[in-house]
Amino acid sequence: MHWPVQDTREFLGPRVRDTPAPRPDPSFFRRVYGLTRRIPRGRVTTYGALARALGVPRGARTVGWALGACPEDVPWHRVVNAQGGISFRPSPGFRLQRALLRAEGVRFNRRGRIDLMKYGWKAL
DNA sequence: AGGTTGACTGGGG
DNA sequence: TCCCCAGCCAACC
Repeated sequence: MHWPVQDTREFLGPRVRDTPAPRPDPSFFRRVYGLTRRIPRGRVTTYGALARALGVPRGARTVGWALGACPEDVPWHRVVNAQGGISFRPSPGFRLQRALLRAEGVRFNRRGRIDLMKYGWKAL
């Protein structure tokens, strides 16, 4: 589990006060990548769930934006919308995501939705 | 410093 | 169930 550490002083003690910027919190984007990398093969999670797990309950859109610029090793395809669907409009990206998920054994129903009760992954 | 921009969401009609 | 709309949030100009 990742926590947004608002005040590192709580852990580092008072002398931190005059220390420049003790280990600046990872940017929100990086935290999104870190958590996304932990989604197991064949499972998915949602933009909103990631945002909540990162302590930003309404940050779903930001998560989507972050994934749009993610590094190679981030399994971005394992993140879908709250309805269990792919958020891309019909496009190469849409088909790529669907193909990658299918390759991992994730099934889509008639309406192109994934059963989140079955494939959904909850951040530890 | 402040407006813009999304791979979002939940609620209402 | 489908569509529309108004919040929302952080990185980028």
